[in-house]
Amino acid sequence: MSSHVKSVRFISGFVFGSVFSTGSCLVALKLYKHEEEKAESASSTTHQLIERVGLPQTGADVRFYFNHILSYDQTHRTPRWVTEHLSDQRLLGKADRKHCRFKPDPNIPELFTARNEDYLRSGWSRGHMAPAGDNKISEQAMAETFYLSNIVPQNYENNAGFWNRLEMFCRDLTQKFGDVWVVSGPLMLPRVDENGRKTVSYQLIGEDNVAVPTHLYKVVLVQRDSSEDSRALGAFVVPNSPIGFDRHLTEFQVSLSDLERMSGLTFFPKVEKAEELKSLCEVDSCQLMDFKGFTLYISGRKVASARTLQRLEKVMEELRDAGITPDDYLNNLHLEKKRELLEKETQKKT
DNA sequence: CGGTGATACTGA
DNA sequence: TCAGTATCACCG
Repeated sequence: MSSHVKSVRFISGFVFGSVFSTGSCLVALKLYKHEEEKAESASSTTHQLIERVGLPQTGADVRFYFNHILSYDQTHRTPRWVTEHLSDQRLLGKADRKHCRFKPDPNIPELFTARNEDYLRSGWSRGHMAPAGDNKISEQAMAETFYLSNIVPQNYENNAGFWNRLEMFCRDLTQKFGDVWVVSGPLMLPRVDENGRKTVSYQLIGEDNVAVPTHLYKVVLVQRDSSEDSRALGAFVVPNSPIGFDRHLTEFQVSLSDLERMSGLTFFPKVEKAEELKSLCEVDSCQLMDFKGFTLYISGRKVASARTLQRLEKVMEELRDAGITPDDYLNNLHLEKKRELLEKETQKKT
């Protein structure tokens, strides 16, 4: 840095010398010194500004948690980006979201943090960027994903549906690729009116004016083995609204540079020529769970967490009503749970 | 898996 | 007594 400054000074000195070469060298020297003094006094006042009052802060500092890293947006009261590294081993564990609660991030100044009241009855759900389901390895890691610094206002159906399946897809990628790196965050995209004018418009919720994103993005970088040639990348932009099972993930794929333009962010800066990497959806089907598979999976979770026989049978009945025949896995789960609950009831009576 | 909300409990 | 927290039932 100092060498750069020196070279700039040398050039300016050289220019001065040339211009005034017909005159006296002393004049040129004096002018040069004058410029230098000016520069020096300017840098001294700016230095003083920094020292005595300081520069404005954005609060965009990188924040580190057990299993995710984020940069917070103090204007929107949401993260601007959240990044995480997934691997098959790190996805294992017993941490349970039932023991977690959404809460303001204690590390963020109160003036800029979102609170649960902002989301309550707002019409928007609290959507994780780093998903809780990626953090079963540690109670602490999972608890930290419930900090509102990791949350954006998200459409209920989108959160429980398409975005949920996208997160499952990312977890599944660890079975096929050793390493999966993900960056997620909100977007405020402009709408274009009939005159071609672009306007950004988004809702604010609660007393803290938490910004509701128009879209969410997810960038997924995978690497199959130790060779960097085995890398592939996918960038996706998803509207913050319900998305049905008829839509394919590739419909929401964008180029990395397009997403970088939209978000103002540079993703994976240490990956050279990230833009030229193979597309994730060329080395993978990029197929999210279909309706049947998803419903079976959800039913499995409900069966596993059923506390009464009545509840258990209702889950199975609803599945039948949806026209889905339980597979062997679910049938076994059902029978096992039934036995467990029956035993619990007979024990209670005695 | 992703969520909400009602109610019971608990401690100053 | 009241606010914060834990537990439970329920929905997609």
